[in-house]
Amino acid sequence: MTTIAIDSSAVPAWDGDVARARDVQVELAGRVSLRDGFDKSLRTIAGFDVGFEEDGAITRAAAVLLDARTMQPLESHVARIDTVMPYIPGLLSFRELPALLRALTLLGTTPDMVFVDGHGIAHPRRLGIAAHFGVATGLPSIGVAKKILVGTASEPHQVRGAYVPLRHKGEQIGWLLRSKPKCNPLIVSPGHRVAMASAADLVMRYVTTYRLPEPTRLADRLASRRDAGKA
DNA sequence: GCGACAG
DNA sequence: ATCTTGTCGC
Repeated sequence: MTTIAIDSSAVPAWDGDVARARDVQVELAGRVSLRDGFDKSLRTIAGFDVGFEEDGAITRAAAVLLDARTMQPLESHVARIDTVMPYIPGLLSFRELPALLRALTLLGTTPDMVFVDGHGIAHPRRLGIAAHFGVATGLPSIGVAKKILVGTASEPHQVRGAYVPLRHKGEQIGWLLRSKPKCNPLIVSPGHRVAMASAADLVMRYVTTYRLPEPTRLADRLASRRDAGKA
């Protein structure tokens, strides 16, 4: 088990107050660092994603630790908890973060960089689940989403690795990255301790022949119950 | 007021 | 996210 200090104050219990939750997001967004604050020579990275069981009553979070050099999975874990609240656009992290943090504690090694399925700062109040995850754990994080929540962008070229900025209210909040030709682009945004200029490159480093980068792709497979097994 | 809306 | 087989296109 890792001994990562999770900031409980950054993960308030859901009390049904939407307006209040949004205020909390604005405050937590103020703690996000958009400068590279990680070891240049990454040793281990991790992917996180969430799925549901029992008609949504159970939230299932998957955490996969990989060797940053070989991209080979070193550990895979699944955490199940009772679902805490329904899905509300813009408040995704309040619903899924508790399970993700539980999965994080199952890792035997603290990852140097975390990739979360969802947005980083590409969010109405700049606190998508990846950013929230970073602030709550202090770990460098990046958001890898499949669809835009807010903002507009042009179409990135069809070549693998092409990317264009995603903007919202006059500022850049992320990138549209063509990880694979003829596939819809990924929406990549910094979570915490990662610079905008580094985000797309960091994700592309772990893309092989699939649309999703290995960390998120493997976690996705574990989170959705269509998994073949372990090792 | 009318849509849009990560997973 | 989830319910679900085959099928069209590269």
